[in-house]
Amino acid sequence: MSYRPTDKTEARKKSQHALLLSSAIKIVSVRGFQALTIGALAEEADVATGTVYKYFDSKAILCSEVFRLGTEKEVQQVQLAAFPENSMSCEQRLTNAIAIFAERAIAGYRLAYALTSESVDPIIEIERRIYRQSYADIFETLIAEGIEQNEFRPQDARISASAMVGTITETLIGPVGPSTPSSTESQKNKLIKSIQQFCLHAVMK
Amino acid sequence: MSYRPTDKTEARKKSQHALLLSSAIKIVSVRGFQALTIGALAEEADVATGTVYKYFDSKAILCSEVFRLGTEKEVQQVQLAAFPENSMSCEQRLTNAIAIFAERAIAGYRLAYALTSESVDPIIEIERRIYRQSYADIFETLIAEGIEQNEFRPQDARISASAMVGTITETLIGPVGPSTPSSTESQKNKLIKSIQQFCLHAVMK
DNA sequence: CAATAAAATGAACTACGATTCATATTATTG
DNA sequence: CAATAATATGAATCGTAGTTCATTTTATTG
Repeated sequence: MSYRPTDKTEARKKSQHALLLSSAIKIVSVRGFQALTIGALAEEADVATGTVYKYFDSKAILCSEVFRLGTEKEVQQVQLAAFPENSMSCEQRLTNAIAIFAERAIAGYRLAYALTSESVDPIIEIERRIYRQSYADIFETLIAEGIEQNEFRPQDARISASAMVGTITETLIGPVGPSTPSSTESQKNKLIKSIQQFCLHAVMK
Repeated sequence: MSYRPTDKTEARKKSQHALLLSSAIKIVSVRGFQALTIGALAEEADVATGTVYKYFDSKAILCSEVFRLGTEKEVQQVQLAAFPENSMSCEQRLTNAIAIFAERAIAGYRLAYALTSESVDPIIEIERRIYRQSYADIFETLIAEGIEQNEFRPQDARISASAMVGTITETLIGPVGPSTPSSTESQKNKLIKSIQQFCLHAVMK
């Protein structure tokens, strides 16, 4: 006779799934996707390799979920900054959105690098495109609104939005590489200011 | 008694080396770095796998050379556009440099994707950073000159330069992905115009 | 042409990491 | 507690791709 599926069963299943995911995020945050092997994950989560497959049918699926988990909150924060409750100028909102994007990427540097730039297998590459696109979508909507409002110059909002995503990731990740960001608070602020200036000038009249 | 090293020997060595490199470029141009295995290369060049190792000590070295070969001419062309013989305004030169960069990337789309964005192993990732940096260096010098000349607004030339590299690669590669570019001549021109506009506005007063 | 250096061959070896599965452990039901 | 469902285990398997090397082929010298 089979067990009843509810009760602890479900709870434990979810908790194990969550444990594995957070262990995976931990590995990626410290050593990148490169280090995320089933073996390493099993060790980190203190389970056997086979157990991982009870919760994720394949490594590709695991990676997707890691990607989504690492990504969701980030995008949401930028979304909030771009479209806040109280009204603000598009210029101000764009400035804020860039700041949030950049600050969070700097704070969680290694993870941000893994999510935006680290070489990964093609399956994750697709997820990454979606990820970048969701940032681009936010910017695009905001830029379109700014054009509408006559705050920004007429332009292809779609392209300007992609350009900003490229600008932010390249300026943050590019020069520093997978090593530590190692910069003072004031250096960070200066960097973010420069990025904001660049993007703002690019879209403004 | 050992052979004399000059004569045909050297010539053949070089020609085989070149054959292997061009075969490798061909593979990468069509199917990306992902498809560049020693086996595939040997088949493409019509030699045995072991032969490849007579010309390249390791796959990493092979990849580096492929990368350099695929890259050198590109960077050089942008350099020429940015610093031509006859004098031009910085604005004009920047416009031209962006056009060259973009046009060439679109023309050799799959290769450009492989060189700028395809996931590759960490060894090549380092080469890639150098590659992107060499573009950024060109832009940086040009932007600095523009600031000096009072053509461009005061700004951190280093960051604006990285921003442009990010902008160009993300707008060209990003939305299209590893699939075919499949766009008409006029669409391409519009895309390039938009990128130029974005970058110019970003740096100008 | 004989002797031998150089180059080419490709099967075998190696390394690594994903995945499987027979077995063991743990949990639930009556 | 006995029966058995659910879960966990981890050694073994599989697949892929880089690398090696004993052997063969080709080229050069005298």
